[in-house]
Amino acid sequence: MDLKKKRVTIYDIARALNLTASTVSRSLNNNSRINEETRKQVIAKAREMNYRANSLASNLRKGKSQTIGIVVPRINQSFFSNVIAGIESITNEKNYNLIICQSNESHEKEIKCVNTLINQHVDCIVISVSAEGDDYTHLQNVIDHHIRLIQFDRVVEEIESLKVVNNNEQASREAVEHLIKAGYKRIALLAGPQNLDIFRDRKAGYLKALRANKVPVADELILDADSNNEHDAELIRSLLTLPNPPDAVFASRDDFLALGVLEVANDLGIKVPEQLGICGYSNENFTRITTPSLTTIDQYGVDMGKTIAQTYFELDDKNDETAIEIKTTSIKPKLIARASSQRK
Amino acid sequence: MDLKKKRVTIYDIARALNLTASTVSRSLNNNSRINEETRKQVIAKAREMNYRANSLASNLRKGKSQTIGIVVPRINQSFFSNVIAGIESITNEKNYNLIICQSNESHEKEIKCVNTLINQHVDCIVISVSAEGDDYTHLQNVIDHHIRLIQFDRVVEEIESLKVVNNNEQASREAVEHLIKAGYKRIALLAGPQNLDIFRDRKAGYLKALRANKVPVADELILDADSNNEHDAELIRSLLTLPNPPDAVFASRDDFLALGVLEVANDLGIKVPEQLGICGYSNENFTRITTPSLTTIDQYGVDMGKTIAQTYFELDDKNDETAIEIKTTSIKPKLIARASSQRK
DNA sequence: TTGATTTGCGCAATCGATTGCCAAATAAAA
DNA sequence: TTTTATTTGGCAATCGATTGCGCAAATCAA
Repeated sequence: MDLKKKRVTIYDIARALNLTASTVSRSLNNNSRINEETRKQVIAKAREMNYRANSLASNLRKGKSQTIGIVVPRINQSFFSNVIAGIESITNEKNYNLIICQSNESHEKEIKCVNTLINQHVDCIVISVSAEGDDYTHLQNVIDHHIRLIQFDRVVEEIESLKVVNNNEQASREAVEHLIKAGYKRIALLAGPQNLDIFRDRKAGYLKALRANKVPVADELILDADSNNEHDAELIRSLLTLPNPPDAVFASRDDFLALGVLEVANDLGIKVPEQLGICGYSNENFTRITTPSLTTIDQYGVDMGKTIAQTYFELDDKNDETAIEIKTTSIKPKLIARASSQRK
Repeated sequence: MDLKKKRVTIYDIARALNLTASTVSRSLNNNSRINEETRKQVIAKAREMNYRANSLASNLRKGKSQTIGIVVPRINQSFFSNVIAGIESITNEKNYNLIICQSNESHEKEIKCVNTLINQHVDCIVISVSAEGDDYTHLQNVIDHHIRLIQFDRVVEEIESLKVVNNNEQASREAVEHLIKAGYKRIALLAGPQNLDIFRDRKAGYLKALRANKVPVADELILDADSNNEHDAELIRSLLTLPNPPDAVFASRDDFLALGVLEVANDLGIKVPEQLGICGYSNENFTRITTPSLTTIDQYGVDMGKTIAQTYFELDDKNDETAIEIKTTSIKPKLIARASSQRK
């Protein structure tokens, strides 16, 4: 009675209507020259039989998948989930599918994700690289396999691809100048892993701000944090317990680091913002609600996502194979000044 | 010079080695009976030619894709991203791929996601339904297309599938009893959309706790919040400004709602926890760091994800087609008692 | 009425990998 | 030496949808 091990195919529909698969296919894709009457019958029958197109077959034949793959370090960081939401808002209209992967900041996992996406024949790979690793042949591979590559936020300069980035240097400079204006004199920098250029740029912005304002640069106030949060507490503690401690910290890696600073300061009985100013990075939703609320930098993740998707579709429209596009789009982040950096 | 419009296939490798595609395929899948020497040559040549398997073709032929599709309301809610992380930790080892989709709490989008996944021939769909909507034929469709369905957290009872849930009722009951023990007398309930059974269960737990402890139930203290946060503030304000206001609130929808309560209370000059106790739900990471920190309930998202994946693989091992598995696994959430519910 | 178009749909190849079955070649057993 | 196994690898069909080509009928133009 129930032999439905197999799914309904266009052949089944064709058989039921005494047509061929060609006609069914053409009817369903409502293009080509098919009699309107026939088309209606096919569509009705397809619905009746609960037909579902097999995208595997279709994509195999067409050589494209209407699918974009996204690789991010962590989907639960608000910046990345915002970017994804931004991309989605555009791709939804165009009926593109999204495959989301997370590398968990692991280079190995990142490579695995990228390879999977290549094998799946996605039309485009959107990636923000993990903090680990310095070999990027997997990215070159994407290009070699004629899959469009769009890097965002954490980009690898050497790889020639479309890039959508924040102007990290300028934002950082503004953040530090904000601290200076608030009256802080010894401003420390907690930097992110320096193999990523976003973190190098932020450091550069910090240095420029100090120099431009004739604030002396103190090497002992510049520390690199690694990409996971495990050692944050020690690092922060070592900074805040210096003989001559800083009176402000720019936690340029991210807000989680800034939060750590706040917690350690509380622990040590250091008053924020009176004795210590704090500025984080990325406007995580919790920054609004700590006590005191945290000054941070908003990266406009949603806008960035939209820009990424739009960039892809622009390219796709004029499928100008010849021109290798390596445009870089830069978005200016915005300083969100809150209580943690404003002395009363 | 550069004709590489096309990707390398097993046929290209076969040609280069004077073999057939069959042999190449078998070598690459290192099973079957192929001479070790031949296999090595094939693998070497494949690497040399930068060959990538076409999963579309492979999956089409095999009729399965080693892929699991996940549909959640929002990937950036910590509970859901934890579940995803949990699933990933298991599927990674097994070399399964994950396709993550978010419904944004929209029923329509959810249907679209599910259909896409069906068309992609994923082996399994893991879903937590959106708050909107009450028609679930799209879920029945999954089953009808012989794709394994696993519902979690927010499940639809009528749909016969595997289910992995939290014991919401018990956890809620414990939370409310905790509030009672802390000395709160008029405990309000801010419930989630009552078309979802998780929210009904939480309400049931609340009521049971009150009755078991002989605390009178006051209808004006029970309000339903909808799924997006937009109207939270008004709702909360209306609650806290009642002639006879509550002295505690169980924000059972989620921690964002609890946070809202905290903010409105601050605004109205109501002291937490002295004048008002608060308990949220889901242990968002910010709950630890508000002032005061928020009492909440941890749902063990990561464990839940692991359970989901394990459930799938167990089923997959004994591919017992005949038995329709409709087991429900229940996980007990844990009350995290923090400052917001403990009077000094 | 005849030739030229247009319309509607079928034929068959194709996308790339997998796999049941079969055929050599070689080894082992009789 | 013949028979039987075993190993290795080729042949060809298959998964389901798409599409260039072509043919026949219908429509139009002359």
